[in-house]
Amino acid sequence: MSAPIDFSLDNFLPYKLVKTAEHVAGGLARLYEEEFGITRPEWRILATLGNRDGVKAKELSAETSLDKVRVSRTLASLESKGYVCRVRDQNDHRAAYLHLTLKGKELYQRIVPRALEWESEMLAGMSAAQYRDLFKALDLLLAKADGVTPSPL
Amino acid sequence: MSAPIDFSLDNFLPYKLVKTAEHVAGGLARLYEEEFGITRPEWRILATLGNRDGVKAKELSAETSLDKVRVSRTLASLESKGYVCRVRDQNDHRAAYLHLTLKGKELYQRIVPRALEWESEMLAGMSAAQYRDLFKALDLLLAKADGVTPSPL
DNA sequence: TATTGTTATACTCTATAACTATA
DNA sequence: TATAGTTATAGAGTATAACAATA
Repeated sequence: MSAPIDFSLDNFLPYKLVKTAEHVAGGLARLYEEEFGITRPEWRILATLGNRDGVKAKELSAETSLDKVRVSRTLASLESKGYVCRVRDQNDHRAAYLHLTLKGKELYQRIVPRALEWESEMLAGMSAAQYRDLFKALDLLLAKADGVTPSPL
Repeated sequence: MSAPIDFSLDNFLPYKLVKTAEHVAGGLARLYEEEFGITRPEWRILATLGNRDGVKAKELSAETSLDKVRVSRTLASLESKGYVCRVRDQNDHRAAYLHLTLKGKELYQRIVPRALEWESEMLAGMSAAQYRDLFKALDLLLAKADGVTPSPL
C-alpha cells in the first residue's frame, strides 16, 4: 500500500496565483467598469495607448496579451465610444496607427491616478523590498511558464 | 498643463498577476486536460476530495472558489465519468457527502505526483526563502483584495 | 504566398434568477 | 422562511477558422 499523499490545493502555486489574481484584478475591474464605464480589454488598450500613442494593432496585441481578434473588436468599441481614432499607414494600407482622441486622453488622465491609488492601497502592508521581490518572483514564473530559462538572478 | 503620467501596464500589479497566473495555470491545465482528460474545475474538485474525502457540495464550493452552480455541474460530469459518488446525508436529505470512487482515487494518485513534479520544475530557479515570501505576499494581497486587514507579519 | 486586420462560429465561463426538495 | 442543490438563460470571454485587402 502506498503512503498517503500530502497535497492541498490551497498551497499549490497555480491555484494560489489564479485565486489571488482573480480577486485582486476583479476588484480593480469593478472600479473602472462602474466608475468609468469601460471593460477590462478596453482598459488594457487605453492604458497602452496612453503610454505609447500611435502603435499599430499588432503591437497592441503583444503589449496587452489580447489576441488580434479581441484587439480588433475592442478597438471598434473604443472607437465607437470616441476614445480612439485610426490613421491608415500610407506605406502599408492594411495597417493603421492607433491614437487616443482628446476624450480618450482625458479619460486616461482620470483613470490612471485612481488605478495607482488603488494599487498603493492594495500594497499598503507590503515593504518596498517585499514588493520588489514579488515582481521578481512573478517575472521568474512568467519566464519559466513561457519556456524561457532566464539568466540567474 | 499637467505633467505627463508615467504609467506602464507591464509594471502594474493586477496585470502582472493576471498575466502570470494565466501563463502558469494555463500550462498545467494543458497537462491534465491532455494527459488525464479532465477540465480545470474537475481537477479542483478531484484535488479537494483526494485530500478531504466526504465533504459536502457547499464545502467544496468554498474550498475550490467555484460557485455552487459550477460545483453542481462539475460533480455531475465527474460522476458520469465514474470518478465521484454521492451518499445522501440521512439527517438532511437535501445534502450529500461526496466521495472519490476507486477509479477517482486512482486518478488522483496518478495526477498529484505529475502536478507536484510540474510545480517543482516551475519553481526550479527559486530559493526556499523566495518561495515562502512569494506565498506570503500572495496571501497578503488576497486578504487585502477581500477587504480583510490581516494582523501585521 | 505571407501578413494585417475583420468577420463568423462554436465553445467555455460567469452571473443571476427561478426552481425542487427538504429543513 | 431559510437552505442545499439543480436547472435555465443570457452575457462575456476564448479559440479557431475563413475571409478581404494589401504586400
